[in-house]
Amino acid sequence: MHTVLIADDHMLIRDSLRQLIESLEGFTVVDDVDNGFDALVAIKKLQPSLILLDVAMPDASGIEVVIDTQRWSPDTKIIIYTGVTSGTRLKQLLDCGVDGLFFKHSDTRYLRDGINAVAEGRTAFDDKLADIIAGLEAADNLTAREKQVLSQILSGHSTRDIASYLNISVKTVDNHRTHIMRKLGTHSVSDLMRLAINTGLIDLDAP
Amino acid sequence: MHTVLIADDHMLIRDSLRQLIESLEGFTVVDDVDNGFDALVAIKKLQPSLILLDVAMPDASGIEVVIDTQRWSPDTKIIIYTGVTSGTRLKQLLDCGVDGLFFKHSDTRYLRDGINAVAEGRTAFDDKLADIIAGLEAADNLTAREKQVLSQILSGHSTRDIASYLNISVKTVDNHRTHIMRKLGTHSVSDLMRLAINTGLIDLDAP
DNA sequence: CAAAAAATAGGGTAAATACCCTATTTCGCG
DNA sequence: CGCGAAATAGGGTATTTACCCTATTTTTTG
Repeated sequence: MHTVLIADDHMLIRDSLRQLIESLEGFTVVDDVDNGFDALVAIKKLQPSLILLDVAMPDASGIEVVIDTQRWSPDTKIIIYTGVTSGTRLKQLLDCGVDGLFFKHSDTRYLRDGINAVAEGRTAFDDKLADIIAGLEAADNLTAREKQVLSQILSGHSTRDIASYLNISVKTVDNHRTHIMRKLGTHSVSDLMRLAINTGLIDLDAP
Repeated sequence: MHTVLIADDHMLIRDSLRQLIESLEGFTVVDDVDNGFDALVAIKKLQPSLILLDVAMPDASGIEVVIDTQRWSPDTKIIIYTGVTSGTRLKQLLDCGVDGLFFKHSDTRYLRDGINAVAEGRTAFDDKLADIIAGLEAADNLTAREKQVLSQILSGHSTRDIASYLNISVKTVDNHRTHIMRKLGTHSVSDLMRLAINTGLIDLDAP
């Protein structure tokens, strides 16, 4: 039996995904959550065989959840299910090595097939993804940790808050900040914000 | 019997809304569409008693659909169901006189109640809407100069740059910053940025 | 395994920020 | 006219950033 965790901030979607998954042979939904933080807690505790993850969620973005999942529950397969089609953001997820990615726009049949494929150890990606990635210039030399810190900065957290959240020293976060700024050619938080908005790194519809 | 048309570009949402509505007493879904153009065609032809409308759709935006609906099918009640929380857009919709507005983040129970309310001729709005509108109005309380300074801050300029640009003292700009922060209830540039994004003070569609 | 890269953490410093306060001038409006 | 709001400007301070540096421990990788 494959155990599945659903993470999406829209209740309607969570309920629908639950129905969809439990209609499949050999799958059971063990939990569903509406934010990134709860997702991480649930993943560490339940170690599900598969998570269905929205990119745009409060508290911890999809990418943070992916990275932490790979760290704390390395056998868990990850499928992204998203309405976002911003290339940069999606490419980051691919670079992190997610096992599947589907768009909410697409027919749910593709998602259904994808869930089965990923559960069997294969990868499965929406057909539209190739086109999106093809039109992208990969200006993404940030390390995973740096991306995580950047995401926190963009969420409005101070260096101290981030250090506390990640359980590392303020000085370490400060170093990450410096490296991020250098790599992205920015010199202030507002520079970072604008770059993030323009490249779609930031989720504009986050509540 | 209330006839309902569903317009949303996500198939999963369309299906879920259809289920939700048909579980209600006295409602039937007459059609569902995934873009604004098809929505208008269907509305003119079917003259449904109620439409459930996403703001962000291909071909014709939510606001266009609302205006044309009121013109060609004036008895049709309109409920917006959206993931977008950008203030200015939402305010436009309110100003157009939609009958209800709910967020995809919220519990579906509110939507269910809202559909019943609107079908009975009342209006129904998500509780969170009040906060967003409040943010907009708070921004409206800024003086002309403060708005000008805010705009510069959001464009990524430092206090010194702004002072130089406006030919005033750094200290004056600093005072304006303090007043802006106080009026908007924010405490950092990133707070300001996020508020600006959420209320639509920043044009998110700028390429 | 050895080299390279990343993550960790600390010592510094100059600048910028987020507030507190008072005080002057300017200008529209009842 | 005069009141009050707005804009101007400065004093002061605690905190935060941005960035320089070295250095150790992991992790990754050839």
